[in-house]
Amino acid sequence: MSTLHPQADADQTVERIRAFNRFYTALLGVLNDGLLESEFSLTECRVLYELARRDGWTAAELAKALRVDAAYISRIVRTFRSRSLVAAEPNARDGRERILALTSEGRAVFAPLEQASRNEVAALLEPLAAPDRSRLIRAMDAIRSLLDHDARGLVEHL
Amino acid sequence: MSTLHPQADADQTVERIRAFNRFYTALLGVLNDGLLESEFSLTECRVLYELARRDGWTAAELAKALRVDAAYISRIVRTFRSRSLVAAEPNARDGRERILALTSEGRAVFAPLEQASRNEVAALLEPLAAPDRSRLIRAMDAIRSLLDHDARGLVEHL
DNA sequence: ATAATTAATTGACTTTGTCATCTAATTACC
DNA sequence: GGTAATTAGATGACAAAGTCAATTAATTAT
Repeated sequence: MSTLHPQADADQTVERIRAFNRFYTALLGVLNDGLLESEFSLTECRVLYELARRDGWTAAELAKALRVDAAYISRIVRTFRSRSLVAAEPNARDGRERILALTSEGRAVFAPLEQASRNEVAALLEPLAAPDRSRLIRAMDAIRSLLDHDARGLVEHL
Repeated sequence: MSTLHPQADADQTVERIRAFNRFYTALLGVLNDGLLESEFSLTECRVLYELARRDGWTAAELAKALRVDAAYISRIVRTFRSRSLVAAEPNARDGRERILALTSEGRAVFAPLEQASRNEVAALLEPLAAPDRSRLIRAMDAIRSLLDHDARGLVEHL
């Protein structure tokens, strides 16, 4: 019977997704709280995180992937370089670009933040038995596969 | 066989959840982009949103529910009041509190933002046929029911 | 009554993010 | 080749967003 009112169905679907988005925004806020107690801002943590995941980023790529202003990325990279957390090598193929990489010092500084982030997620998971954990992962995979057409291009690096 | 290595399983689960969190952070960023082009900041939009959903909020409740500094909420409410978007009535039962409510002008100003937010979600959904939409909603419900024990207290107003 | 707590506000401040502009390098086009 | 447009990155100047400590007034606890 609900298919007799497709527009109403669509509206309900939209509202339920928005409710989930509010829920998940709040959850991400909780999970990020730990990071905010570190010496780095959330955006700085995200930059470190991406650099830890793979080398070879340029500032422009980071700006695009993280949806952060290029000027701001430039400043973040500068402070990281001044602290020797990040190294920047000019790209031989394109002299405008500088290839960024975490130094071993950068990795050392980032490691405990990474561990803290893992621990927060582990705590979230702690009350769930194995079958529920599987259900959770399956649900997340489902959402990702259903939505990543839209998101592709924005998050192709993930 | 994987159960022979429960710790490795748990680590994998944590990493997959973190990957989903990055994915969803990026998606929420895209969805919030429209709002950022409005005359309000994201936090202001969130305040308007909560006030539109129900009357009777106090500033302290908003601060707690949205995890925003009370001083900052106070300033936001002040600017909204100066624009007659929000009314604040002293609570008869507790003279320290002020009960907040959107004015009809506030509702009028907020309505197009709300519509823009709905449209963004609708666009996300657009490529999905009805069965996929159902799958998406079910997956979101699953996540919420699996995780909201942890989140309860933070998002009980949702 | 007095002390402790709580809601809200404000001044002062820091952090975070944005915008316009600049230089240098690259690419596109004739 | 030579010129024009484009792109990466950097920087000054600035605006927006958020934080902290202190204050006032009302309430609750003892």
